Amino acid sequence: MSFNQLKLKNQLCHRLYMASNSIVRAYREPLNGLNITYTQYIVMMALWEQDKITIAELLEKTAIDGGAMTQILKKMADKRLLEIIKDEKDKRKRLVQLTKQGQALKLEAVNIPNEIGYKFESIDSEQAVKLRQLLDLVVSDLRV
Amino acid sequence: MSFNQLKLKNQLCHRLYMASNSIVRAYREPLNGLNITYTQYIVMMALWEQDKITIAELLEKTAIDGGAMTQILKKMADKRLLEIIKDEKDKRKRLVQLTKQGQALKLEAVNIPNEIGYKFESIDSEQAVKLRQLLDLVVSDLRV
DNA sequence: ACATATTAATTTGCATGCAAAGTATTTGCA
DNA sequence: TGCAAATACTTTGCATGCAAATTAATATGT
Repeated sequence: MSFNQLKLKNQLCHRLYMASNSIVRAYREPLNGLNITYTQYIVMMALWEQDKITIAELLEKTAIDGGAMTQILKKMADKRLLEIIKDEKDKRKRLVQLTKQGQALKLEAVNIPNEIGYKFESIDSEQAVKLRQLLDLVVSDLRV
Repeated sequence: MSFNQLKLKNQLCHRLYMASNSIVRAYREPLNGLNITYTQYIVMMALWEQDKITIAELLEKTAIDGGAMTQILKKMADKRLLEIIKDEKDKRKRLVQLTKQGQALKLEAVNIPNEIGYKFESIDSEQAVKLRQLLDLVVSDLRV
């Protein structure tokens, strides 16, 4: 009930806001080399893990907004990174499938996690695990 | 160097992305009552803490994008939450000052941190402190 | 003093995130 | 069988985040 909780320096949420923006900004330059944005990179990672999945599955894996996803996939298809295929069994669904070019991009991306990782000078791997766990709690607690 | 690092479930950054989006989404409803967005709420918190500061200082405190800030302040001025005043000493600068209405909004906002806090069922205050510390490391490591 | 560099903001163009409304399809049930 | 409800997406309108270009004003060095 205290006004102290309204101070920015006490706010977990503002930290999260800053940290997330910082990360996206940090990825921008490495990803420029691949000609994709951070959000598109998330889509690629999901597809490198499991290809030819429905848009709904992609939304589930990536947690990207559905409305944005439509636009993003369209752009990525324009760039010939992937193709959007109709599911003949259920015509409501669409399958997303990487092109050869999209698959090949994985080789160019393999060092990006390290490029970013090197920047975390003051976070060792144990702390990274801890942070990941705590963030998972945040996400699951806020999940409706 | 491993492809395993490209898996979404191993990615600290994707966690951060999801957590940050979750938080902003969680604030949306409580803030609807105050008729402000999360970003505008950050501006308000900064000004409740210290009023009549320059836009540059506000940018520093909030870590909001400068380009966005111009637009945001314009909207908030339209809503009569604050006023943008010219600094007579240095005509490049502008000062942001809360209106009575903007100051009064603090009373309506005082419970919002708790409303959000209650949602974190599985994070105790010790873990929250730890998370905050780790996020600060992320931000400082990524600071240019 | 004067030209140049720097600082403070604004503007612009592009990429999302989000909620809400709209469009097909498919499911479920009476 | 037939129709309402649920699904899977798409579209739309608004609010940012970010980089780059622009404008206005002040600080600096010679």
